Amino acid sequence: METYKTKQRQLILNYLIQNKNTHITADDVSDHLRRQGTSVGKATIYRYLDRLVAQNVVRRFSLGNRASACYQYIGDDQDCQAHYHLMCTGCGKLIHMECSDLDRIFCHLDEEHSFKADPSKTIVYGECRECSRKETSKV
Amino acid sequence: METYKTKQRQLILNYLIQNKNTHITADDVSDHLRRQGTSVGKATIYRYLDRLVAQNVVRRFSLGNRASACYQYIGDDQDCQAHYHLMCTGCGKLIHMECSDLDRIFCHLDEEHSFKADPSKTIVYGECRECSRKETSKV
DNA sequence: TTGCGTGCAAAGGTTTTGCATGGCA
DNA sequence: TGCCATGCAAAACCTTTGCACGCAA
Repeated sequence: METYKTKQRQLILNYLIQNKNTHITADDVSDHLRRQGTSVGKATIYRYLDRLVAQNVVRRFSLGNRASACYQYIGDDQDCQAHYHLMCTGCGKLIHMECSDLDRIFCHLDEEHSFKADPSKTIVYGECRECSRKETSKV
Repeated sequence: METYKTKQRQLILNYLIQNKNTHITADDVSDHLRRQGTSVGKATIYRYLDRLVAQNVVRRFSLGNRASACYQYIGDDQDCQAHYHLMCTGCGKLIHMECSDLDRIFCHLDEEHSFKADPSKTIVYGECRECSRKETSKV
């Protein structure tokens, strides 16, 4: 099975790389390309995203809620494996965080509890600063 | 808003309790009840599961893959609020764990990152000892 | 009797698939 | 030229919703 280089794939990959700091959905890609005047069929987007996930170039994850799947470019950069996600149950904001203390905890789980935690699949739920402030003043 | 006790809800809850060691999908519930000759409408199953999740009796989560949402009974067991949950993506086992190091991490998130993490809503995904052993020997 | 719960069918949204056509190598 | 990739539309899925009827309290 070979792989061809096409205009559509270039466009999709570019957008993923531009947004390597966030998650985007298949729809985001579709919308962006349409607005840019370079529409690509949804089926193509899904098919290519699948392929990129299989190649470990892109990460796929579904957030806890009912929304659609998100994708994020990680490239071959192994460091990118190491960031964590906090989701605010108040406002729904997703916070991306790098934190060596969390790194340490995940190692701890492995060493002391024999559990290989996978940060890319884990989301810590809670309340962000703004929401817990609101909450407090309300009560 | 009151809550009625109905035959359907009994059946659903029973099945959840029987399977408290794994996660099951809405479809699993539906299939089981149909095979048992006590079919319950899918809409009812979804509606009741939602309610149980809101009541913190059942936990809902979507695994990284494309499958449908999973549910697992956790009961009114208040202890469950105070400990952490690890879910094995290999075998689906839910591991309940107490760990002061994790306590510390959650405090750290609060103090250093102003994020009030909620252990009762958070599930750490990864691979348990048995599954990662299998994984290693396979490769 | 009151109003919540149920079932059915339809709607909603995301993702996949079949098939003819287009385009890279 | 030989395949792989694309686009469209339809299908497949999972989940939610509207509505009339049933049933617990």
